[in-house]
Formats: sequence, C-alpha cells, structure tokens
Amino acid sequence: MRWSESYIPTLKESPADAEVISHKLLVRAGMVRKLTSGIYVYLPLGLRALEKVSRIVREEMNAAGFQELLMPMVQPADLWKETGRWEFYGKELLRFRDRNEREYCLGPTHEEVITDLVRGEVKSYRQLPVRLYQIQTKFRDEIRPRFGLMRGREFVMKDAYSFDVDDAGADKSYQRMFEAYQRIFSRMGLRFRAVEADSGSIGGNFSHEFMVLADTGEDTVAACSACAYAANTERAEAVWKGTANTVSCASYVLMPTPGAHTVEEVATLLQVPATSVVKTMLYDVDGEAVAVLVRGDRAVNEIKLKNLMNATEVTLATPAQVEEWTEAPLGFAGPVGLNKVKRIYADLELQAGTDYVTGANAGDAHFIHVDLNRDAQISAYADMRLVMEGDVCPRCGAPLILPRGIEVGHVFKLGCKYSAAMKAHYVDEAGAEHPMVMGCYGIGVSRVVAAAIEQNNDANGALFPPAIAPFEAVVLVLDPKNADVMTKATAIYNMLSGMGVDVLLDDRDERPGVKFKDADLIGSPFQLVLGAKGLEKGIVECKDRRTGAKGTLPLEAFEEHLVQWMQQVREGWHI
RNA sequence: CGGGAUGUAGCGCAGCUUGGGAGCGCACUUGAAUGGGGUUCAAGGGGUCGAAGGUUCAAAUCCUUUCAUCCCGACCA
Repeated sequence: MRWSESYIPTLKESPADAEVISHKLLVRAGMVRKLTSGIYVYLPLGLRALEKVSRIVREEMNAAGFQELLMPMVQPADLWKETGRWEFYGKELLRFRDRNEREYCLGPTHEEVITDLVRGEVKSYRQLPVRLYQIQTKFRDEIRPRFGLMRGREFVMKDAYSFDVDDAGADKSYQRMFEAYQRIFSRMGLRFRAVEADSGSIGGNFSHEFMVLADTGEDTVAACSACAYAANTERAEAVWKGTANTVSCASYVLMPTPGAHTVEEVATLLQVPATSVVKTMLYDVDGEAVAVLVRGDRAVNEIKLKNLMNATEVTLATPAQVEEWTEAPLGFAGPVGLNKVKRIYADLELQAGTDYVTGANAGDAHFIHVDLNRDAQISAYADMRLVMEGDVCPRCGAPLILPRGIEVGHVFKLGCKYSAAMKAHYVDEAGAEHPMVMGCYGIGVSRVVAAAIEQNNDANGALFPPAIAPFEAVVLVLDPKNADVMTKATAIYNMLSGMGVDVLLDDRDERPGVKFKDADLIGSPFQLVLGAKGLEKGIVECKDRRTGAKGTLPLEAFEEHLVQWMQQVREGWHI
C-alpha cells in the first residue's frame, strides 16, 4: 500500500474528549473516529488491526474444534423472555419495536439465540458436543461508555458457545478454550495473565478472565510472584496470617471521639494503629440488614459477602439506613449492641483479637478494649476482605503482586442455566432426556486493539506487536522525487510484500520530519528509511520502533540482512 | 441515574466576568524558498458561536429551556 493513496488521517493533537492513551493514539493515528458516544468508525488502519486480531482468533478457534457461524444482531424479545433476561438484563439491553409493534433488542450477547438454534437441531447425545463461535458486532447500552474502544457501546466481540452431554464434557470444552486463549494472546505478543474470576451462582473454579497487563487497566489482578496463581481481586482469597492484637482487658470502655468518623481519624485521636480499629460496614443484602467487620486498614469484598449469603443483590447501606440501624449518626457504627442487625460477619483476621476499637453506635463515641467474642454477637468469621499489597499467595505463600489489567477475554462454564430455561434437551443412550451443559467464551476483539496500545506506547505513539500491527513495516522514502531512491524503495517494498509482510510505502511528497512522526504514530514495529544520502553510501536505515534502536542494512545481500534484523525485532516482542 | 464540567472553522483553543468589530494556532488552497525529526514567508478560503425561546437599540457574551459530549461513582468483552 502506498501512503499517498491511503486514507490515513493522522492528527498532531489529541481530541479534547480522549482521556486514555489508547483512545488518543487511535484517533491521532487515523485508526478510528467517534460517531457518537461509545460508537466508533473503524478507519482503514483500525480495521486492519481488528482483522489481524480476528484472524488469530479464528485460526485458534478452528484449531480448537470450534466452527464459525454468524448470528443476527437484532434479536426477538420472545427468546429473552424465555430465559427471564428480558426483565433482568436491565437498561444495557437496547430494546425497540418494529412497525408491527413487535419487540426486539440489539444483541449484547447470544446465549438465547444460539441455544434456540441448537435445541432445534440437536436431539441426541450422538450429536454432541456442539462447539460454535462468531465474530460479530455487539451492542450494550453501557451506563457510561468511556475510554474510546475500551468501553464502547458498540464493539466487536468473538463469542463462542459449547454444548456437551455432561459436566465432564463441558470441562473438556472449557479446557480446550482456555488453552486456545493462552495461544491467542501469546501469539498477539501481549503480556497477559489468566486469572480466576468470580463465577457467581454457578460455582466452582470454572471462570477465568484473561487480563492484558497495563498500568492504566481498570481492573486489579492478584498474582503470585512465584507460582501460577492469579485471581481477580474480587475473588482472590485473603490469607489469615494470625492476629497481633491479643492483649486482654477486663471490659470495653466508652471513649469520646468528637468528629472522628473515619478509621484514620479515630486511630489518630485514640493513638492506636489502624489495625486495632474495627471497621463496621453495613449492607442491604436482599432487603436484610447485615454488618461486616474488617480490620481498619482493610476493605470489604462485597462479592465475598454476596457469595457467603448466596444473595442476589448486595448494596452498601444508605446513610439513612445506617442511622436507622445503628440509631447513631453515620461514622460510629460498631458491633457491640447492634441489636437491629441480626447478621454480623467478621473477617477471619479479627477472630483471635481481644483489644479492638469499634464504633459505639452513638454520636462522637467509640469503644476501646473490645473483645469481639466476648462483647458482640458475631454470626460467623469468614474471609470478607479484599486482598491488598502485602498479602500472600493462598497456594504457595509467596508475596502477591497486584498489577493492573484490562479484561480482554472471559471463559465461563454456564452449566444448564440457559439449556434448562429454554429446554435445550438431548436424549442419552438410555433414552432419558437431559439439558445440555453449556459454556460461553468471549474475547473483546476491538478492546484487544485498545489494550495492545494501552500496554505498548511511548511519547511518539503506539508500539504495535508485529502480529497485530495495521502494517508490520513502513518504508519511508525521504526523497520520493528522486527516481533512483523511489525505484530502490519500491523494490524493497516488493521484497517485503513477497515475504508476506504487510508493508506501507510512504511515498508522500512531505518533509522527512512529517514521515518520521507519522511512522512512529501508527506504531509499525519495523521502519526502513531510504534517502539519497543512504543510497550513496549503499545502505538503508532501519529502526526498531519498540526499542527505538536504529541501525543500517547494507544494500549488498540486503534481503539476508533484512530478514536477520526483522527476526531480532520479532524476538524482542516475545518477552 | 446522582455529582462536576464543556459546547465558538476539520482539530486544539481564546473571547463571555463588564453586551456593540467573530478571533488565534494547526490543517486546507495558491505562490515562492526550503528539503534527514511535525520548515519558512506571503496571499487566500472556510463559522446559523450546539439548538430553541426571552431580555435589549444591539447577544458568542445576560436569562430560561433543551440537546450533545466528556470526567468521577453502580456494569462487563
């Protein structure tokens, strides 16, 4: 492709509405343009990156025994009513009516459609497993679209579904997919981690998220510094390392703490460490008042509370609820004498402690010397907190690290949730009917492109891994009006094309500086620079975009040197 | 949905407090010089000042309404 004939509108300045680096660079590099909130046009360069990602996904899906199909974006309401999701999915589901007042939605996901499809065709265990996928545009009317392609409303997703006769079969499908995902993100040249994720009501270890590691990621990963353990922080087990606070006192004592609402204020005022303060958080769990106690320097993990109580809805109590349940102003809740709250859960870490500071359920007052076992009605001690820096791995005890990540993939064992609701049944060898056991597996294709930039960029632009760069190589022709230079550049361009390398020939009548800047911006990993000066010396300059390392390749035995250099650059990407 | 902010040329912005000429930089067009890290000079083109209504002799500027976009909190690939 010649740059002079391409539609690559690069920008010197970032658009005012772009906040994160991937969004800024995608726009500046002429890869995307916003049409409206959360909805983007993929320009030729952006589409190329999308297709590179899609191609790798396709190859690995096919290799894993999944077959591609394409389902409609518009889906009838009836199917969603069958699974109950027409009511439960919420406002993210964009609903509308046709001219006959029939109800439809734009597909945010395709469990209903695929289950409907499969139940119509598959009747026997002999036909299972069925493993299908598609790469398609999804629409989710996100509460708050933001960060460009990272959280759009319309986005490209690969979604795959498996149908098996039993759990063992479903596990096999899951395992295949898990391995395929590992290969996919490795091939893309991204640094990532597969993390255990909360699987909600389904249970078991059958949910993993694939996180591209980047400091700007929205999610936090708890990863072991030594072994393979990694989990979403929502799920990560907090290990109880023992309790320091074990000095015993005869009874608790009321202390005035005027104006001290936060743990920090209380700790400072009473001159005790935050670890000796008990934080009492009140929650509305399916309409019931529940208190959760954690050490003052910890945070409650609401997911753990939700799972512990097998609840559907957990929300932090409103100030009004807190005041009603504690009969005190906000900021002074404590477990002692908290009679209106029937369930009080305490984190494991607090179970052996005997000398705590807690709220007194009265304005401007706290208790000191509280022994929870003696003074409060604790329903149960359980792992209730979020892991933090300094925690250790629940598997091997080595320190945990908490890198940030961007969720680009999710593998999930669905069980019979949809097959049972939609009667996707098969008949086994004995003639008995069973619901199929399902799995679903997503990759945010457009998000991968953003995540790749989020992970790999510098002050001058994107640094695309070779496997997903819109163009792997750019040949910069500094003197396009010089026939000799142009001839040589074209020959090199043809050589690269012949080697199967996606190459862009910058033959524009622009100043060299413009070409250097643009080449850096679009992030092609290989840059070759041809000018009259170099040709006189019999050399072509080369630059590794990732490291910035510049070198020269002699025109003599050029191809050999080129291949060697490109190999070096590629190896740099497989860290 | 709650809290905050912004809408002025394709992009980035000033002007608004204190009403009166629509401006600046980049981009674009033409000419000249220049030609290895976003080149310089000169001359141009391009705007219903988000929209509607109001106040006023006069509104980008003040008032009301409305729409859109972005940021911070509850979702998920």
